[in-house]
Amino acid sequence: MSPWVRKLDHFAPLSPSDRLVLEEISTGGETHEAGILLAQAGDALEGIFVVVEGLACSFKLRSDGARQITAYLVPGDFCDVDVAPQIMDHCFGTLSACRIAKVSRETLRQVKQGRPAVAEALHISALVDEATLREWLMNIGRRSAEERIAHLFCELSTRMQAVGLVEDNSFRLPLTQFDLGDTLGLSYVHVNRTLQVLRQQGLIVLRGKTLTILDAAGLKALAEFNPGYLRTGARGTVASI
Amino acid sequence: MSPWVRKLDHFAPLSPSDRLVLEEISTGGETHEAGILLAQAGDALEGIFVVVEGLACSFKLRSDGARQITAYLVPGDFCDVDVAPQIMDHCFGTLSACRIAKVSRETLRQVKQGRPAVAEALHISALVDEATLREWLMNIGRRSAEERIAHLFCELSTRMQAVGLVEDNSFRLPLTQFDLGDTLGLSYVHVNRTLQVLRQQGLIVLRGKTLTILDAAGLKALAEFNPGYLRTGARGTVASI
DNA sequence: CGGAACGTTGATGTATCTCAAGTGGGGTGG
DNA sequence: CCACCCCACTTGAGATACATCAACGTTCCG
Repeated sequence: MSPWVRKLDHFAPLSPSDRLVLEEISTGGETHEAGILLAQAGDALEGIFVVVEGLACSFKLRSDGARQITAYLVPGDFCDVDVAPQIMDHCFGTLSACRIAKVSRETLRQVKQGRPAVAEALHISALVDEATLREWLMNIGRRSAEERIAHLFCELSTRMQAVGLVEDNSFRLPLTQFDLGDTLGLSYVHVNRTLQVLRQQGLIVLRGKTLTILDAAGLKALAEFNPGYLRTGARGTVASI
Repeated sequence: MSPWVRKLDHFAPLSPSDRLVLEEISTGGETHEAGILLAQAGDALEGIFVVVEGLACSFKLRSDGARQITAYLVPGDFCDVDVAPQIMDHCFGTLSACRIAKVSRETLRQVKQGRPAVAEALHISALVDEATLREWLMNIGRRSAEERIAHLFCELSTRMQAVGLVEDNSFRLPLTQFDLGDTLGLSYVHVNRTLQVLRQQGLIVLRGKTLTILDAAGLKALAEFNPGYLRTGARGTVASI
């Protein structure tokens, strides 16, 4: 099962034919190198981008070039737009080499219309994206550098686990420290130093674009991480404070 | 026309009967004092809260009591939940005295089903909320204290204007400096000092819970504010970078 | 082998925080 | 009508987390 179908099926139980149709409309996809801009602010998109492989992100830019990454897209995630005319307020691009499928607005509309379970799954997916934005806001606004990084790593670990990309507490994290800084509102130098602290505490190993979480409990505690907002657990699981 | 209907009608053109129905289901509402918690993380909500009068907010809390406000709700805005079981990942409460209408999930479902224009307007509203979250993330992550406050004031001014609550470049802003700090990821002391700088520059007057923007162009320039993401302009207006 | 991109380290600067002590205004009770 | 109180606002001094600048190390790849 592709990560996209797997994710949506988790949000709302899909029928075999739902799954088949979703697989069909998202097969193939183009491969892109790292650092490619796929859509930028001001564009009017004609569909959605589904990330099949790799890591993508959406971000905003300031006039001086400063970048704020506003979301990571791991396999199964998509950059959603299905209102015409949707005007992008942010940019979308790849962080690593990616395979990305495009689903046209019209195809999506038809599938949603005929398949309520798919429509609901897409809707929940949007709610999760929004909850994630709130969590990131909290992260940048009210946590220290150490806590921010810890929280981000907990989130990514949970999301990667949900699509089966974690092995031995490790997963590929094809980000530069520069990218992490632009995600967390920190300078890359400070990211570097803070990563060293996390390593010294025996919480993580980050080498060669692979992140290993040595002490998941410790990392969660440091970040006050509660995965409820991601809805990767059992359906309807309560997101407690 | 109530602010809610006014706002939705702007997002998608509603028929007279659409408007009538929306007015009906959101009439009345209860009044609440400032600082009331209406829903908290973990709750399973049964509908949506529509703010008719006053200023409300959603926020998240840390275990040490630190608060991050994640959204302001001005008249016409609503705290949306229409998936069962929706589990709140954040809290919702009043900042000033408010009048707030509750619309049940079932009522909303029926209206959306029979009235596609309403459904589309609600959808666009959700997209705007998400774009606003991204903008706030950018604000906290990549702007200085001065720029953050300026940007927030520009946004609020635009939103208040859209619902007709701005007169002579002034509107009620029933926030404490403490609230502003919790919104912008700043301490209230620093908010205080930064406000003084903005006043000295002749950009704003903020006295007695009323904000007057003296130099809108200057404030916008300082904040690099572009109102496109709010979609308060002509329908389909391009949100350029 | 050379270069580019990324990571690391040190020194220094500064935006912002924290603590602590006022000040001011708007209600309330006497 | 005054005294008081509470809450928000203001101000100062000192601490610190993080940014910036600049150099150097490392890895990878052509």
